[in-house]
Amino acid sequence: MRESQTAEMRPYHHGDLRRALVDAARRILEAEGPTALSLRAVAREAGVSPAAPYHHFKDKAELLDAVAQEGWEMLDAAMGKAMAEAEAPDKLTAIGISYVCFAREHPALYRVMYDAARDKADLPEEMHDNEDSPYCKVRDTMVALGADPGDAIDLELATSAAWCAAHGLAEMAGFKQFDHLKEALGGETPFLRAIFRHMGLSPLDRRR
Amino acid sequence: MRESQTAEMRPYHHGDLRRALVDAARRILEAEGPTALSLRAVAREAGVSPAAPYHHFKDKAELLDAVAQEGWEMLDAAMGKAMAEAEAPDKLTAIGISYVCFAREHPALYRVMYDAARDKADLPEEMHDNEDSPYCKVRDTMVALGADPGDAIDLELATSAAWCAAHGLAEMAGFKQFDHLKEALGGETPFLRAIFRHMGLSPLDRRR
DNA sequence: CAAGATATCTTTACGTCGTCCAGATATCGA
DNA sequence: TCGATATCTGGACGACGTAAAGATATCTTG
Repeated sequence: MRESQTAEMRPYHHGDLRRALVDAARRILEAEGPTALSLRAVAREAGVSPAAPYHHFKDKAELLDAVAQEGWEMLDAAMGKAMAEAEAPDKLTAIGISYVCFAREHPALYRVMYDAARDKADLPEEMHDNEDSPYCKVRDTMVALGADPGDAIDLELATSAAWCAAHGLAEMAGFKQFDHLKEALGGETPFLRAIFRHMGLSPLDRRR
Repeated sequence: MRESQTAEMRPYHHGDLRRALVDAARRILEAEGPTALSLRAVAREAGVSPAAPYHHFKDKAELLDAVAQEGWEMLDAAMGKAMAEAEAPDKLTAIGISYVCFAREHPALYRVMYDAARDKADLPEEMHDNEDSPYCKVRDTMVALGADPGDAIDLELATSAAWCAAHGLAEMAGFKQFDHLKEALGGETPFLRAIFRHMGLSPLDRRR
């Protein structure tokens, strides 16, 4: 429970500047958006000189990577909570909604996460490749709900399709063009649920 | 048929600098990516001073808006071509594939397009609101393929879902994580087709 | 056609940014 | 204890977005 850092009373070397920098970056991101997130602003917010971050991160991109990683962990937690709480018939939709809601509640952070991933054309393995990653958990949920685990390719396609659908929805749900649909359906969550119903989220819902 | 601009022989006022700036921006975008796209670099490429663009655009964002708008027009054309050529059973999938292929062939431009749109939370109306916009044409195609035009909300949901699906796929198809699926399915286009099959692109494919 | 009004472009300048380097200072290992 | 090492500061460099003032070409109007 470290208390806030007003650059007052810096005892020795600051303790854990790396931690403080990531926190500062997150604070700036939520308060002022991605355009205000400069390395110098982060250093300023943490109460150190503009060059100090370079002893903890190779460059700005590496700092953003650290911020993004915390974002992925938060997203993992949000999806895990939804997986634990949701019940069978709408389980996959509930997971998808938890995904989109996270992105909508932390738009700047979500943007940093995907910008970093896209630059490397690589999703973090704790999200996609690890055995307990959200990707694998969604895939296993699909099997638990009746998807055929024999056709491995098809199962991966279904999981990937669900992920792409959630991402696309997360990025587009904020556009004005959907306002009247949200209103007609009685709020953002019903809107998301209705859209997901058109996206074949569950293989159980699929034709053929 | 204006020949290339090597800053040589500038007759009077340059003729049409606005046009030249947008072209220069597009050239930089395709050759060096979005990070290299600075206002100064655009001016340099067009052979004018760093301040010259300010007589044609309020600021950098407005230049990017102009670039983005040309991108939307190109996307419109690509989708229109697919709509004209594709035949009934896979028509919607073919349109979706044309969308994703455009994004994959012009990744930097596609990024500029959506960055600009997201900043305003507004899709360009020539894409979504106009009567002959791709959105409306996709919607009408759905009706032509058998969707119920009576349930207006549901029809809009289906169209929006298709759009979100295409966008999500466009943004994610480049990730390494999908390489083995593309390989297993014999290329990028079969991969896209297979994924779309899981995304309920057409209301005709839908359950219930 | 002359001459002022206007549009276009250049020059210069300011503040901010990412990053590097040389020094200062604090911690740690022998 | 003292040298090695890690951490932080200060100052500097070039690139950026943008504004202001001056130059130059076109347009308008008499």
